Amino acid sequence: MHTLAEENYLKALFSLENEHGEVNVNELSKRLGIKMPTVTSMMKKLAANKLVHYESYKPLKLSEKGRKEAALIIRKHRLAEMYLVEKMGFGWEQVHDIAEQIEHIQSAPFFAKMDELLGYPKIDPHGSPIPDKHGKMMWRGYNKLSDCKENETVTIIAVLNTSDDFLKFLNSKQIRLGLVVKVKSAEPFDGSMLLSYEKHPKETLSHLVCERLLVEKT
Amino acid sequence: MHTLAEENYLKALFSLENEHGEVNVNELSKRLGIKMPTVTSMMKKLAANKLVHYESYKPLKLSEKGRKEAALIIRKHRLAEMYLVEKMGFGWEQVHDIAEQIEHIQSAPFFAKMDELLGYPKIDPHGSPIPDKHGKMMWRGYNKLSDCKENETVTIIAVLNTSDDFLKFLNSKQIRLGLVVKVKSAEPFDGSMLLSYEKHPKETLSHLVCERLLVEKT
DNA sequence: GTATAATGTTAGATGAATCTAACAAAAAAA
DNA sequence: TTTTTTTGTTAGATTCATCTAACATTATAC
Repeated sequence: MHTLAEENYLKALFSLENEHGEVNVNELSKRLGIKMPTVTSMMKKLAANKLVHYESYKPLKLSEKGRKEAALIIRKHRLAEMYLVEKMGFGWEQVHDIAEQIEHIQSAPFFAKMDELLGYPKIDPHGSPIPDKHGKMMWRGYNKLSDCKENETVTIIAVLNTSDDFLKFLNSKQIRLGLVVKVKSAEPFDGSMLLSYEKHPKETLSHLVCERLLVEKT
Repeated sequence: MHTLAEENYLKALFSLENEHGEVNVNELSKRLGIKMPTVTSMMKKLAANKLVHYESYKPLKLSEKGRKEAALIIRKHRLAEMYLVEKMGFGWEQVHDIAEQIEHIQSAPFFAKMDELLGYPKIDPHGSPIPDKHGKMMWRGYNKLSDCKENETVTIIAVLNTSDDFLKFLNSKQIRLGLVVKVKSAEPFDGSMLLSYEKHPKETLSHLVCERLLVEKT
């Protein structure tokens, strides 16, 4: 169907659009680690296949078709991550790179079976929603921990970075999905927060970390 | 490490060498569905990487290094097939194409985990041996059913073709690994055989089929 | 509102894996 | 042993995804 390269561009475009609406060539180039001229020519190719709307010097935009294709690849990625964690016993910090490869497998029965064995999960091990078979994806109402006020008590429902380093750091602090934390104070100067949870009555997390933790009011 | 294309050449060379010793460019070309000139140039590339011994107009031969690499890819393929059948509930006729894709995944932990969850299997769902981590592969002492004599009773221990069509045909005759069959007669003219097993007192199989069933004396 | 910086495009090259057409060698047949 | 067939190689083209260098446009800063 699509080449590996095309799939990677679609996925990156989808993520960037979700993160901050408009996407430009430079951003996409940086995200993929591919030089801008290469990105431009791939955009023309994807536009010829009606997967993106492309006009010179204008922001990039996935077409409906492109968005659906992208969501279906992300569906495969997230199902794979969930399978690796739930059925094979991997930690949430180990699964990204493996899923990155599994997501390109072309076999509807393979992913249908994974979905079935997992009991049709709605979220992956990092709390991100798994798009459905039609490419529809729903985010829960969420906030960043960094936007919470003092004395709020919230539940961590997702993490916005699936890199091995970040997740290992969370592991070392016993931070996981479902954890209930109380904001004891938020430092206006550097955005760091003092939190209290379980056996950690006084744990300070940097702004960079708090920004990547999505929470729900408890 | 290696490209997808290189891996496919190595695997095909390995299989052809196991099937009938010497391999030539024409055979490899047909096996892969790739034209001869392309095969020649890839042989030069693999030779430059010390994976095959190549000399113009001479038979092709894997080097020790090449044979090991190939065996490790086949190991991944067969572990994947076993996993798909044993842990995911696929039929033996459904797994070839999926495993063909999984075998190219680069992740030692992924295959180590599969191996562990399967209890370190020695054969795949079609009875073929799974090479060990060092690329060593052992075939059991076997014979083709087509070489058996009248009145012999044998156990089917492997099938030499993993195509969906062939395996569906075997399913329709209730033929599977471990089945004990008695040769009632062998037709010298066309090599077909009359067999008796379980609820099939008189089942005739063509030479083409009998040749692809490996058996062990019971 | 011009100068500078950032972003984006065009043109042309490269390497991988493929092809076809033409030629060469080896094997088989006559 | 000469001819024919099969097999293998060389040369050169094509497509894909990438690059660098040069140029163009848009946005930012002074």
